[in-house]
Amino acid sequence: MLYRNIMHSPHAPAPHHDHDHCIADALTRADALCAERGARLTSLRRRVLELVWNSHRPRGAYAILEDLSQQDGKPAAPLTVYRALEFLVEQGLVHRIESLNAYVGCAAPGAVHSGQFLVCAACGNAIEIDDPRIRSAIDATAAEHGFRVQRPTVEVRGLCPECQEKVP
Amino acid sequence: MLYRNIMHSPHAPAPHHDHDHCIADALTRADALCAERGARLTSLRRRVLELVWNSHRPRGAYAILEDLSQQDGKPAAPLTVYRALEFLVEQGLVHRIESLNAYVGCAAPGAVHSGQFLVCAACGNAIEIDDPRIRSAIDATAAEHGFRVQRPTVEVRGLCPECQEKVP
DNA sequence: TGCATGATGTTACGATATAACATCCGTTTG
DNA sequence: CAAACGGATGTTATATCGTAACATCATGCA
Repeated sequence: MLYRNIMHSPHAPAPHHDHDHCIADALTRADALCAERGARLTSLRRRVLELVWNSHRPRGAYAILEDLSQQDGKPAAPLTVYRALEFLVEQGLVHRIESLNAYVGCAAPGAVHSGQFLVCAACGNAIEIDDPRIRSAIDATAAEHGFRVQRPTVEVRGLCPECQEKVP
Repeated sequence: MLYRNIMHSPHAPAPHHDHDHCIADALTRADALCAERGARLTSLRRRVLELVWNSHRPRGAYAILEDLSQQDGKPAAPLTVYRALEFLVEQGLVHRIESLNAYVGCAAPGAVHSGQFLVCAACGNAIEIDDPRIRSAIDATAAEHGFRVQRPTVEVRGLCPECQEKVP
């Protein structure tokens, strides 16, 4: 039932899905979006985006930095990566997972969504969701408190279906 | 006597509420809860809790560390504070605000609640809420994804009513 | 061509957090 | 009481995450 939906959702990939295709898709969408917006997806930024998409697990800035350094054969500076990530986050191509100090590729860039994640404590995968019930509940309670919402952050730590089976 | 920020929060509605009373209440509740549980609220842990409650704004571990060092006249080590905070968070006396890497006193320790905050980008106050609609929306969407919830984190960045008036 | 602007490089540093191991101190137990 | 035990705290060092300030490069455009 719903489990199957997960398996076929781009947000929660099957364990052995074609991840090269995932990456290629993400880059293609990013190219299109940036062209449309007149944003400059430079070579460096594109490379960083590709490294973020290296897995569906949020990755730390320094992990990406290492990859970048290894590719180039010489060490890159942290700022190099942080600046690229800042651009990517601004463009909605990448999300920052606050509770992990890490970054993950956005599953649906361009679409309006509010940064909601199911983060598996075991495998580290971050499943991006966009549940209007959560969003509207947040908007409602904020309104009741006279609070003006700018950026809602929802990060649910727990166990994904696969990891529940492994460690019940 | 330490300097204290007197901030407006739903738990202290008046802009110039009696914050000493806030702190005293928090400590009393902490004493009772820990006694009830057989948890050891040692002198150090109690002092750290008091320093967290110094304002209604989330405070960084190193800010607390400085206060502690100043009180003692000699520098304390980071671990001293981190270990105390770890205990306090475990006991539900303090919450960690992930998006700020900071800690704030729990408004209703002992009660079941799920860590939801309205964080003002201007004044820095963190208003703790416990909206069952948010929680049940999270539970529902998690269930639909076959995800087992361990710890939901909801941190809504925005502007509190007072700061909206100041900077509209 | 040369300027304006944004992107990237370089160096240094600040902020946040933990590892590994030693010591203290209250409680239990012989 | 003393010895053993275990949790709390102290000490030192280091890992991890993030930014400031300023220089240089690249790209598009007048």
